[in-house]
Amino acid sequence: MTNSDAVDRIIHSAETQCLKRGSRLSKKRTLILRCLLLQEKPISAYGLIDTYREYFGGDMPATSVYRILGFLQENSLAHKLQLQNKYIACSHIACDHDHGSPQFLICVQCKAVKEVGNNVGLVTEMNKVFERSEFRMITPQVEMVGICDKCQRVDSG
Amino acid sequence: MTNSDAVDRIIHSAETQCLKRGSRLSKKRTLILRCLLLQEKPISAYGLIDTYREYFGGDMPATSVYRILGFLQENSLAHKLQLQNKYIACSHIACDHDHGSPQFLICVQCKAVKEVGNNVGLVTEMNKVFERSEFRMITPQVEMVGICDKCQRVDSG
DNA sequence: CCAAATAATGATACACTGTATCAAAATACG
DNA sequence: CGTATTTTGATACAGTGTATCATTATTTGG
Repeated sequence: MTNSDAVDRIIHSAETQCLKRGSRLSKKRTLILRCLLLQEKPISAYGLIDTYREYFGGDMPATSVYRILGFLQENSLAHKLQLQNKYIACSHIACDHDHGSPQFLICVQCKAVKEVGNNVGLVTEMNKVFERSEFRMITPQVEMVGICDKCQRVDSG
Repeated sequence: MTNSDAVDRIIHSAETQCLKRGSRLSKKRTLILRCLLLQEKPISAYGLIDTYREYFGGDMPATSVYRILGFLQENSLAHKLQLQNKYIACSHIACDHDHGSPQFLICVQCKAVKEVGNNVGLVTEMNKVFERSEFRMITPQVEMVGICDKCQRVDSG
């Protein structure tokens, strides 16, 4: 969840990036991105339809949502979490540095997701595993399941 | 793909393991496991229905397939590849040693999958990533996308 | 500015993945 | 053997995603 001012700033940054890339962040794409940014947790495509209706009124067809999610992913503005079939806004839109391939930690209990930067040590070890198996790594993108700080406390308390 | 004799041996080993665990590898469960073992690549649940019909004749309902897949996973005889919604037989059924959590390499092109053992260095680095983010690792199970040896050659040649 | 071309969105239909529920059959067990 | 438990089947349905074609916006060249 990002507060409204911050969302505006991120949207603006996203527009700039799209301009630079020669792609267009249309009105509808902006609204879906806004829906994503306002979530605390990953959300499904159909969840986005509901959220869109709540925030902005009107129905967005599923096909449009999927297309827009595709666009956002191509432009590194959103990611799909394959382990959950859900989507989140990229947490680095407003960062000016290039942040490489996304790596995610997923809480098995509350489903919270944390996008972490490229961890050099991890990437190195992933590379080794690939090489030992005669595979070649093409992206260090990875999703790892664990349990978050908050849920750990609740469980043990 | 495993040849028929080897499959028989693996099935026997699976029966032994189930016995040890107090679970039952019923006839139908055996047949689905056999279908999995005869595949070269991961297969979808509905793909298994077709395969089952080809090999053994008769229709197995989807509900049964999913239930049996659940059983096989609980008993570490099969794994679900979350990135593809497909299933494979565990490649270590006939090994007597405990092989820990599965780690998979997936070829982005031909979709071949290699199950690799627990790589100590990788697990260590995963642990570090979790700790830095105040998550706790609960399983080093992970799926990593790359490109296999064969597809590399084809691409470059 | 207008018209044609391009891009984006909508509508409809459908395929694939998976689950819930209850009924029937098979197996275990006293 | 008969009852209890486990396993499987049948039916219905929810969730995820794509294909196709129509419609609406937007850009671009004259």
